Amino acid sequence: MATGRTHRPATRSRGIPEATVARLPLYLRALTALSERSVPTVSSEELAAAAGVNSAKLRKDFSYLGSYGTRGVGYDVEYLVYQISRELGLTQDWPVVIVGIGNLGAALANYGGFASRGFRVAALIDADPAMAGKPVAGIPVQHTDDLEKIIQDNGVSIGVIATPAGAAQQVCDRLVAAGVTSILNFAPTVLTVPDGVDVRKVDLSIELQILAFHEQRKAGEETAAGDGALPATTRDASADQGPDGDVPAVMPA
Amino acid sequence: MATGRTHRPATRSRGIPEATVARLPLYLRALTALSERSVPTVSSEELAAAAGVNSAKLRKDFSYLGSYGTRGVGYDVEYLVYQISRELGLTQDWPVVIVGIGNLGAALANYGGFASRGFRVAALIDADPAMAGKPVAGIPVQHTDDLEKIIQDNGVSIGVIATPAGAAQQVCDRLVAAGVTSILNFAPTVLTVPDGVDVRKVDLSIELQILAFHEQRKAGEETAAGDGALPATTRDASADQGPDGDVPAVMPA
DNA sequence: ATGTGTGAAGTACTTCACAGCC
DNA sequence: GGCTGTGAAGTACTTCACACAT
Repeated sequence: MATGRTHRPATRSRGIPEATVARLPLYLRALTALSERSVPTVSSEELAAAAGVNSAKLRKDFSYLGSYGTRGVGYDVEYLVYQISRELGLTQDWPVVIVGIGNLGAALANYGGFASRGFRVAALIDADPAMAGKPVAGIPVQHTDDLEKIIQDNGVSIGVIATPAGAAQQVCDRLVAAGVTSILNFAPTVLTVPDGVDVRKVDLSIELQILAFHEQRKAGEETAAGDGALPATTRDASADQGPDGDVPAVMPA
Repeated sequence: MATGRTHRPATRSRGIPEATVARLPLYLRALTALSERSVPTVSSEELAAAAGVNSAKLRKDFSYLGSYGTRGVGYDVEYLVYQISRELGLTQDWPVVIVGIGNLGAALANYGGFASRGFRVAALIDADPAMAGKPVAGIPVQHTDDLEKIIQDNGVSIGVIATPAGAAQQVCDRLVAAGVTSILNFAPTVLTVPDGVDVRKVDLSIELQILAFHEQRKAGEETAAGDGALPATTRDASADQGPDGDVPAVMPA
């Protein structure tokens, strides 16, 4: 049960729903595309279509940020880009370390979407001494031994774990001890972290299993409906999902 | 607006909440670990801790599957593994194709979690002729030209898109036309698909932006609370998030 | 006329709390 | 006595529908 808690009622009015936060990056991407095409304004209907949500949801989402639109007209693209970026904290620079430079770590290091959104890959870290010094995506890989120093020297608060499952908790503990307070975990393990540390998890095998569930269901329903008649479902893996309440406080041995 | 729809009320009793489905793989992983340690039974409390959720939620989740526990005792590990696997459709074999064999595609091809859960990488496909024939994770890469044939010959219904954003929609269209009905999309784009096709999206940059949002908020609250006092949040990226209702029906040019 | 902003209604998910079975 | 299974209560998110600003 730990400390009493109600998922942060917050100062009120600063209380942007988690589900909305999860969609802001989506809007931002759609807006950036419009901005690059020099589109000056956009309606909730158009932007919603581009982002893959419905317009009522989008308007409600934006209403949590403030009244940034103009009735009868729509939203100013540049202005919205700025407001959302600011709300997400992307107007500042976030140094990130990636731990575990296998195929996945390398893919992440090379991923362009990082740099373009206020994130900077400050360091790549791997446990394999043979990797040390090798450049990946133009950044030399450093050894795990120096993890703490790297975190502190670069003022890193966000860490990405792309190690094998067995190493993840240990890496996580060291990151947290060194001052990291947000972790993006690609290893298929449940990470245990102290209060105040945020963990987001991306698990490839889980995503596939969810697809398999729906796929199986489709096959079982192939009875009725001659032409394509099933409702489409377009979920994305980015969402709230578990305000949780109690962080696992157990050592899973 | 498309067809009327209420997010599939279904036959009733076959109506497992999406949020529950998203957690089943998590339980399955925890159970598999217990099974490997030959633990015969487990209580909702223990299993919930291992999976990182609270026990009431876990019990409610399991109640949608049926009454597979024993009051006063707990759950039989092997039996639960089987029931969840069956519910997720993992007792059958799912051939999967991965399109786009860059760093990420290679990482996915090498990812052990696939094979171990009923998924089989049936083929790797890339648009680069220079890649053709090269083995990645022991599987020779094939050229995009043969995509349709590969899908059909292998009876593939699940496709993974790991191409650059610009190619994703086109690849998606071809996959769907060839018979794929579930897509896991790693490209940072909103995919437009016909009704009946499931899309799940994994977007690294979105995950980081959500972390940045919370990170920023933490920094702003560093005023009160001397010792670690902030509520922990342990979300995972796998979740329901958007029953959506309306699939983007627009061509974003 | 057009399209935002938002109370109010509706839906989905979570947590509580306890009856019931082992 | 212990732990599951579940109605009932609580919370979070979505969608509707329309007043109101331009």
